Amino acid sequence: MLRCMSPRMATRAEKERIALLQGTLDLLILQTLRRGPLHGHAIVKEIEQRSEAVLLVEQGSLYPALHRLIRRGWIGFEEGPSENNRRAKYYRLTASGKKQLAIESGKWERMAGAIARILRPAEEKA
Amino acid sequence: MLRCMSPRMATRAEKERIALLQGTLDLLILQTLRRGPLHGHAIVKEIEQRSEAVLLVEQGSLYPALHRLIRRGWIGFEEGPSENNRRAKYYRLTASGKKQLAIESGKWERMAGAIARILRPAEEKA
DNA sequence: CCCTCCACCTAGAATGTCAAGGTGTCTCCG
DNA sequence: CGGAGACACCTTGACATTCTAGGTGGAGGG
Repeated sequence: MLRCMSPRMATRAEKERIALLQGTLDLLILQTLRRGPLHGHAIVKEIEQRSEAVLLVEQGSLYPALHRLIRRGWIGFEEGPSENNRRAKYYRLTASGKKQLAIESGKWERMAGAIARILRPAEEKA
Repeated sequence: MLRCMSPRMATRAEKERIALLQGTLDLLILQTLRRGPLHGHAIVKEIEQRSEAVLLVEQGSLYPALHRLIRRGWIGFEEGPSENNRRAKYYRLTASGKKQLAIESGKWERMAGAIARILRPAEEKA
């Protein structure tokens, strides 16, 4: 299958795409599902949109992640037609997924805070 | 070699150690070296201290990372005695390492900002 | 002299992401 | 009606990074 994609698709992804930090995808997905069930394609677009096109999730990352989350019991899904009348799986948070989301986002906060402390030594004076 | 370590060593690392986000270690090392040359052991302690014991770098992660950074020309080292009169390698930033640090920390900022936007939908109302 | 801490290192497993490819269906447009 | 393109699902294999679990040798204290 040809590599060439429609020209306007390339616009934002083009300029040096930033790889996702390994370990953050689960958090992003859980958080995105917090507002209600979504299918895979919609999750990607949500994340892209809300991150202002900084976070671009590949399908090859997304689906393994979704299946991982299912295996761990943090999300479930049910089939149903999409807004465009296509077959789709709507993924939704389970109760334990909500707990996990809290844990993960706590971890993220601590982590990001710690890195921020290291990155900003300038203002260390009281 | 026995697994048992001195009891007080376990205190902070014990309670659910958080894995480093993959890809952040280079940034942390570069930033830590920004203030001057340090040897490996000191880098670990710097990071631990300044992160308030949130970020704990394993030696098995540190040394591969240091060698990686050397290969890429971002740091160099010279041998010399440590404060404790032991053989040590003092790693220091190169010019291109400084540039890389700027790049990496820019990437981090964008990334962390994007994730923060996703994590905080609550205050989306103007 | 033995033990511990320091300071260096490596090999192998585990993990997660990405690049690249593949299926089928729906809709629009010529 | 036929093709193009978006939508929505998926998998495989390569890759990079971190962690676990070891290993060396020397300094200093008891």
